[in-house]
Amino acid sequence: MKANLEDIARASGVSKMTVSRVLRGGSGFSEETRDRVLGIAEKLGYVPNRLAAAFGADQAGTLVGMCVPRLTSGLFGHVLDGVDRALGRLGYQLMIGANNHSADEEEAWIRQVISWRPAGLILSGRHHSPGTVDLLRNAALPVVEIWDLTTSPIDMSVGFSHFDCGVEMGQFLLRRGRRRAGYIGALARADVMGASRREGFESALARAGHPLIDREILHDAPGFYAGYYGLETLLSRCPDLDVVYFHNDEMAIGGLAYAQARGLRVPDDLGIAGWGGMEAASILPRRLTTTIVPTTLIGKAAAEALVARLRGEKGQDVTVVATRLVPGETG
Amino acid sequence: MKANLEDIARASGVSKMTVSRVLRGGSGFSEETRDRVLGIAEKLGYVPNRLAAAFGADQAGTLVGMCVPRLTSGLFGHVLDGVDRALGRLGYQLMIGANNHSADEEEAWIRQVISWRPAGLILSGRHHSPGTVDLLRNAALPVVEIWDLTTSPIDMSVGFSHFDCGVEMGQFLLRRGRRRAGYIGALARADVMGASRREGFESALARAGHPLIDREILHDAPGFYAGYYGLETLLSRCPDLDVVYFHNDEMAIGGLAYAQARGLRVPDDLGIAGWGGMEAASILPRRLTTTIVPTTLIGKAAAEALVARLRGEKGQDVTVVATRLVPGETG
DNA sequence: TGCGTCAGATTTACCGGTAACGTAGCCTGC
DNA sequence: GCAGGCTACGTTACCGGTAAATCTGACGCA
Repeated sequence: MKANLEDIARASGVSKMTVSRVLRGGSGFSEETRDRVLGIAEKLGYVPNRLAAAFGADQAGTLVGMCVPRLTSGLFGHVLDGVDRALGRLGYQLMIGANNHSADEEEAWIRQVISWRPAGLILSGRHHSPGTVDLLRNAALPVVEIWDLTTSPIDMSVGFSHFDCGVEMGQFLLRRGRRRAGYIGALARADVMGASRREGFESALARAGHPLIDREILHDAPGFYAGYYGLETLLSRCPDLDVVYFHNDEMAIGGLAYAQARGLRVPDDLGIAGWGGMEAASILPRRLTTTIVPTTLIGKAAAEALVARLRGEKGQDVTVVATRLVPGETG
Repeated sequence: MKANLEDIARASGVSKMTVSRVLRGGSGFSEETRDRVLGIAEKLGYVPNRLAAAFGADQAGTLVGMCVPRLTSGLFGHVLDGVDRALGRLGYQLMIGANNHSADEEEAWIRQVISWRPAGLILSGRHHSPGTVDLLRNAALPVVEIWDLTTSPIDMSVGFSHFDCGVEMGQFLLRRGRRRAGYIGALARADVMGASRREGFESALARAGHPLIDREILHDAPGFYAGYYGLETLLSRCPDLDVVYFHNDEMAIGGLAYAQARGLRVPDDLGIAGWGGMEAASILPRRLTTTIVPTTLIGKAAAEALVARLRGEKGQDVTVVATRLVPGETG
C-alpha cells in the first residue's frame, strides 16, 4: 500500500500526470508508454487512493450513502440488494446506516456521511427532520427518497403510496364480505409508513360504513412474535372480529400461528391479511393474503435514477412502482 | 457545503489550525476563543471534510468495510445490524458489499474498497482468493473474518464451526431414532459454509453406521421455494426417508410446507431440521428443530474486536461464539 | 534585570491525486 | 516555407485538513 503515482512515474521515467492519465484510461500517451506504466504499476502493487482523488478533484466521487429504517427487515435486505447490484456494476461504493424509524437518527447519520462528500444519498421515507432538509438542500446533493411516495420530493423519489395499499386491502376485504375488521401494528408512531397503511385501511372501511372495530399497536419490532401476541391481545378484547390486517407479513404469519394454536379456522373464522410480500408468505401454511412490494426493483430504480443524475442525464424525478395485492387463501 | 476551516478562521480572527483544534475538542485555546469559533462554525453551517482529514493525516480514518455473501439473507441482516450499531456508536461509517459466495467477487470488492483506505475490514467466511490474502497482508489492514471459524485467521476472527453444527444435528437426529436421513442444500459448491455443515452431518451419520441416504443440492437461492421443491424432488427419489436436514431454516420451512401439502405428518412420518434460527422458525407451523446462531452478537463482537485493534488495545484474535441446537417439534 | 515556563496561538510543510495550461517536436496543406 | 494543428508529454497550482515546529507575551522567580 505504499506505491503511489510518483513512484510509478519515477520507475517508468515519465511524469506522474502521465501515469495518472494512463491508469485512468484516458488519452495523450503512446502505446509504448502505456504498456510500460501499466506493467510497473502492476509490479509495484499500486492501489489507487480514492481519498486523494475525490478530495483533490473536489468533485463528486463514487460514494453513495443509503439509510434504511432497519437493517433486519427482510424487505429492506432486498432493496439493499437491488441498490448494491446496480451501483456495484457502475463502480460506486455503498455506505449504509439505519435510522430506526427516527428522523433524528437519520439526521445524525446524514451529518456523518455527508462529511465524506458522497456523490448522492438514498433515503427511506419522505418524513425528514427540518435539519435534514436544510442540510440536503444547501449541500445540493442528489437525493433519492424511496419506499414512500411523495409528490414533492427533496430531489428524486422512487416508491408507492402506503396509504393506497391500506385502502386497497380494505376494499378487498370488504368485497370478500368482511365487516368487523381489526388492525395490528408495531413500533407505535415511529413507523410513519406503517401508519399510512393503517390510515388508508381505516379510511376505506369507514367510507363503506363498516369502520375499524379495534386495533392493537405494539411497541416491539414488527416480527412474528409481535404478530402472535398482538393477535392474542386483540382477540381477548374483541373476540368477534372477522378479519385482521397486519402491519406486515411477518406479523401476519405470527398471527396465523396464533390462530392455529387457538384452533381458529382461517379464513372461515378469521381472515388474516399482511403486507410486504415476503417469500414465506406465498407458501406457508397457506398462501397469505398480502400486498407484494417490488423491493429489488425499487432499489435498482433508485440506484439508476441517482447515477443518471450524476452523469448529467435527464431522468424522471418521481418514479411510481406498482404494488400488487395477492388474494391468497387467508383473507 | 462551502464553508471550510479557512472561512471560519477568517470570520473569527484566528488561524485555521486553532479552528481545527477547537472543532476536534483538543486543547491549546482559551474558553473565549472556543465559544467564538464554535458559534461561527455553527452559523456558517460548517460540514467537516473527512476526505481531507483522512487523506491529509494519512492515518486510519473512520471507514470500515464489510462484505457479506448475500444482502438478502435474514441472518446477515442481523449481523449487519450488530456491526452497524456497534460501529455507529463509536463514530465509524460502514461500507458494505455482497460477494454472492464468490471469492473472486470478494476480491474485486476488496480492491475497490481498499482504495478508500478503510481503517479495517470485516469479511465473511474463511475462504478467500490468493489475491485477497496478498492484498490484505501487505496492506497491513486490520481484518475480522466472521461467520466461519478458522484456526489461522488472516488477522482476527469471530465465528463458530459449521462442520460442528452439522455433526451436532446428525448426532441429535440419530438419538431421536432417525436412521434414513436426507439432506437438501442450495447454491451448489458456491456456499462453502453450507457445505461444511453437510459434511459434518454426513460424517456424524456415517460414523454411527447410518450414512446419508441421498441429498439434493439446488442451484437456486436458499429460500422457501428451494426448500419446497427440493423436498419434492428428494422424496420422489427416496420416498422412505425418515428425516431431512436442510441448508437453512427458510428452506426447512419450505420443506415443512411441502410435507403438509403432501399430507405427511411431521415429525411422525418425516422429521425436518433446519439451521440458522430465523425468528419464524420458533413459531410456525410448529417449533422447528434447528440450530440458533447468535447473529447480532457476532456482528457486535466483530465490530468491537476491530475497534479495539484500531485503538491499539489488546483483544483476542479468535472469538468463538456458541450456537445452540433447539430440539423443536419437527425433528 | 534576566531567564525559564507555559498557555495560546501561528506558520509551514505535506498528504496523492487532478485540472488547467504550457511546450516541444512533427506533420500537413496551401 | 510557414501557419496551424496534432500528439505526447511536463509543470504548476490546488483541494482542506493535520502534525510538528515555531512564535509571542505574560507571569513567576531567583
